[in-house]
Amino acid sequence: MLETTDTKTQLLDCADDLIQRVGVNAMSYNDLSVAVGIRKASIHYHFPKKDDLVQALLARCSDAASQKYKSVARSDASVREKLDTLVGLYNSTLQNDKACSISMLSVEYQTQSETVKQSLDAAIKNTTSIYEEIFAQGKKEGLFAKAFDTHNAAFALYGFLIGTQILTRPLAERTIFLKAAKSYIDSLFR
Amino acid sequence: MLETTDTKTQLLDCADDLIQRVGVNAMSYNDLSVAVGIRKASIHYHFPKKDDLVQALLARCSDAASQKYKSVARSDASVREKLDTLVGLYNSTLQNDKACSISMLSVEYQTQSETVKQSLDAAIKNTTSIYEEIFAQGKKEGLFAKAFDTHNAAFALYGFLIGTQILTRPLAERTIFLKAAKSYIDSLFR
DNA sequence: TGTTAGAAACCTACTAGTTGGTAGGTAGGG
DNA sequence: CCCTACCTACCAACTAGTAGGTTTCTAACA
Repeated sequence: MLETTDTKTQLLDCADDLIQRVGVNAMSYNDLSVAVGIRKASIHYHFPKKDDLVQALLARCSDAASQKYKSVARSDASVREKLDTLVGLYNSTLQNDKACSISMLSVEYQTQSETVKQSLDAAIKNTTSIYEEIFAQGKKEGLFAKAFDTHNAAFALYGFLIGTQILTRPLAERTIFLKAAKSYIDSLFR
Repeated sequence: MLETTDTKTQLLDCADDLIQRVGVNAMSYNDLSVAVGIRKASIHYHFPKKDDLVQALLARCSDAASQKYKSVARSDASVREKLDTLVGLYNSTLQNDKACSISMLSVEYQTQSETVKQSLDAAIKNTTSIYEEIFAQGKKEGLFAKAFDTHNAAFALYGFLIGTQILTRPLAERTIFLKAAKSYIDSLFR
């Protein structure tokens, strides 16, 4: 029982990595089998259908993201620091040639099963509501220049982060992400 | 010589539509053949390789977008009106269950040919520079709350637009796009 | 004007490779 | 002994792409 990591987790790890790089539709069970070092058919033992894999992956990454974002939003840091930390998280995945799994799946939304679609909807709403906590704090502390609705502001930030991430990936000059983020966040404060 | 639309254009139209809905990798020559009403093999007459199709499509939509955005940026409207018009453009494609072709292609960037990659890079830079014109005008007129770099601000806006578009598509409640956009744009002005 | 050469735009019929998925067998540990 | 976790060996469906035949429009020409 001294296994490094159990196969199911390895599969999810590799699938997640592949999806963040090329998307769900470009990731095949064959790619996965090579990455994990297991025969293609054996993956079906753990995840009978590809949809099962995607569902499990989405559930896992949704939970992980939720936890990560909550720990940022509910820390004792300042609003500015919290937003900067969030930007840092997106920047590090970007610098690894990846993009947020949820945004990758959102793009390929129409090709997914009904279950995955619903989970995606929930995941987006969940993340938005966590980001909203940060804006609620900032609003309470009177830090912002405009009296915006916190929900709209949170969704706007979320969209901004995944959007600039997606647009930056094709560019050679990747420092633009952090610069744009600074520009965006600066404009929020009074 | 009273053809409605020539086949090559029809192919590009349908391919564009499909890509905006499901992405490049989920769009097949078979899907296209059904949509256009031509046999699958005949598509190869117009576009020998799928990559040829994507290249032609990207070139066309890049030009079209460039022209459209320029006409917005160089009109005699106010900065606020220009930004709102831009938001309106993205909103209308969103309400048709679509997303900007360039952002769809950017997500599937890693699976594309070197030529397409370069064109994408160019297209993103081009759009950014057009948006920058609007910010330059606003800066000159002293409309903004913060003294940001116009290039960073333009890229931020671009990322915001495609990002919120992607995030809104999976949601049933699609009015959030316009609300988030208003929230963002409001925060830019003094 | 009628004939014909040719090319443009399609077609049928095929290929090789890849996809997700299945059937059924096997090694090894509790 | 049986269950977990793999394996080999398949399959049908689909992928992009090719070969080669047919129609049809056009342009040249006697």
